[in-house]
Amino acid sequence: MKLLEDLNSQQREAVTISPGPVLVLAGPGSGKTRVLAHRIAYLVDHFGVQPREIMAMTFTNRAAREMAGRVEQLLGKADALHPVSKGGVSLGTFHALCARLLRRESDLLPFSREFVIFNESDQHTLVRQALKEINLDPKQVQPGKVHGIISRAKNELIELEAFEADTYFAEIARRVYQRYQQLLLRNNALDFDDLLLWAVRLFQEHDDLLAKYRRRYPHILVDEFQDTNTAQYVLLRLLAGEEPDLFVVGDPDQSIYRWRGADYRNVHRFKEEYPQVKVILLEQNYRSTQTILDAAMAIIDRNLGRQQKRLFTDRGTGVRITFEEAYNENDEARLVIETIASLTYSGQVEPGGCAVMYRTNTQSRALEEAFLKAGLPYRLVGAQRFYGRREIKDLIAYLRLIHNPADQVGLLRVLNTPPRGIGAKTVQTLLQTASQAELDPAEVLLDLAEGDRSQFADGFTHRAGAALTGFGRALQGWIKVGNELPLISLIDRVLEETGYREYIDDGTEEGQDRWANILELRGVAQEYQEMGLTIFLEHVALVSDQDTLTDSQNAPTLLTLHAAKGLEFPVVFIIGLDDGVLPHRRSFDDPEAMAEERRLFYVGITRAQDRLILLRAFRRRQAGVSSLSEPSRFVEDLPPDLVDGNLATHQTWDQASYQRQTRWDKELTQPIEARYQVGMRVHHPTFGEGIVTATEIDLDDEVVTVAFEGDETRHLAASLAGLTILDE
DNA sequence: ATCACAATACTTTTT
DNA sequence: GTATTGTGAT
Repeated sequence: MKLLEDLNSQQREAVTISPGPVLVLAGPGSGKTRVLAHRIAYLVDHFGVQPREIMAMTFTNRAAREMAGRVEQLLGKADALHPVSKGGVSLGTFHALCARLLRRESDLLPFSREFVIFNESDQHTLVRQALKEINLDPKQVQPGKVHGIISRAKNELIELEAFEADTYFAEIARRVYQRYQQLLLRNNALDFDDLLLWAVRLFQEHDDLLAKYRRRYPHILVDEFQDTNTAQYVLLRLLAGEEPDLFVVGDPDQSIYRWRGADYRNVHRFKEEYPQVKVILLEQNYRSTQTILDAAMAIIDRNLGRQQKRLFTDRGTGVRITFEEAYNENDEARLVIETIASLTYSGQVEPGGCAVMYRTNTQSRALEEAFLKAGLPYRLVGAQRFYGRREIKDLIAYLRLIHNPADQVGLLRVLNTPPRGIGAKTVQTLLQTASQAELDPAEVLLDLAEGDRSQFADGFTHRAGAALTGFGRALQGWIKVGNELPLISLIDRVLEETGYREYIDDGTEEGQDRWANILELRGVAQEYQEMGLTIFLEHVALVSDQDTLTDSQNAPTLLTLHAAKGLEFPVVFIIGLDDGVLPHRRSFDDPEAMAEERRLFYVGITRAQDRLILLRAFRRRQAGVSSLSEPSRFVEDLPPDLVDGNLATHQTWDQASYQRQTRWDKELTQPIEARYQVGMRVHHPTFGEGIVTATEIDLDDEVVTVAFEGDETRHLAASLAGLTILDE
């Protein structure tokens, strides 16, 4: 059968096993995603299962997309992220699937179908508000910490009544928990944990509904099972019932989300609760050289209480791993770029085959700067920072408010953004008026928009009333057209009527960047035209790992070690191998956390197919202060015979191209002459044609600013960018 | 009362 | 590099 070609015997066994509880323990690079996709196809093809009877859960949208693509290829149809429609396979993240479920069944729940999903900063705002309401200073009690405790409780399905407060801080958390949940409901909002929690509750409290879904989805598959938390596990158990076809795939050594409530002991629990489970091991690695696998095993073997695995490959020994120490994080970034350049010039790898991994997001800064300075493109995974930008949050807050006027957090964000004469005092009065009338603040605004007929007009000073009424009218208008107007038109109308561009784009470079971000979000919205506001907002809330934002095709990828799970690259850099960074200092005093840091390093190592380059910096700037650091304690666990202490690639570099292509190793030289002029047409190998809009001599190089076709403006170092002058 | 700017403190990992 | 808070000018 065609489906089974190219599978080894272990993989084939997993794919063809008869339905029932199955646990696939898969090592890194063993083709588990493939096995999952083939299993889905085999269920349909061989066991006669309808695709619509299959539900497959992943942890990231990326994994869902990838699996959808594979299944589609094998089967000709897969309806990713659309759990209950069109007859395809229901495929998506736990959170996305739950969000859809809750919207469908909202009649049974204490919030409406239009609920919004609060992101981290909204959650913090709410905790802050709750703290204030119980007369605690958000400055003395960190909102993030309190929310962490609440979040953990929710992931453990510990509801308020069962929340035990055995310390002072826990008692604070308990009180905040109570207020926080009330506030969420009042905002008609859910946080990430709620999506799972309410789904579990829904099934626990409505047997008929559970029975319906069990009938509807007799076949369930789960990827990255080691990263399920209690809520997810219970949800799976509920859906699966006592004699399920439940096919789970995981690797306890790659469990890296303990801090988020993930519990790899769910693997053991699964075995105990389903004694008839069939366990299949996938041991052969198809990804990495033996050198890389040996290094990975040396690292992970130090963790206690795990089942030892032998990772093997027939890919051969491969080249040695390199480890080098840079002076500081800028020097580290420089080394990354130089190494990528040299490997690329010598034809060993495409730029797009390289990935740079780090422990914390802040480490991407130095890298980005270096890439920008060198005029080289890169792909940054983790749109988090994009969606964290002020202007993006503003626009999303507007849309959320239109979709769900109960969203107070969104309202308070945009009420006076751009400034429209609604200050702190007026906001205060508005909130008071609303709470006295037992209405949402937005309802008061909408009432004010009615003009003379408004019952609230007298409550405000003339000026404040006018400002609020003005905003109320605008909001009223948007809500009215919100469902009819295409998404883009709605966005344009909001931007237009608020004068947002004038507010944000003050002509400075920063202002232009911010406006460009707005346009980028507008571009994302364009893809959601038909699906509408609800789906768009859900996407924005649940998709933070999407990498479509920087679309340079053949460029190195920058990502955290966490984001790297499930990916592979010919060349992998792991930077910041300093004690305190990896392992992170916050994990030092907790052995379980240290074990997880080690697994994180293991995950990073096993992403590499051919070449692994480890870097660290002697001096590192953190939180604004520069301090010295020691090499990571993990480094000494690497077998010395697999590692070159000095980056061996240095010696194979072609000196001529190296010097032409890099500038950092040279001393300051005398100023050079400008070769470019404003107005010139130029061509860039990656960005295409453009016009020079500015040029400046910086040290020994010329920095050219070019506006490329397609509205992209770049600062490029002339000596590196490879620009050709087309005409002057 | 509102707004612009400065000063301040914090920054692990993510759905 | 951001969110919150404080200050003085309007």
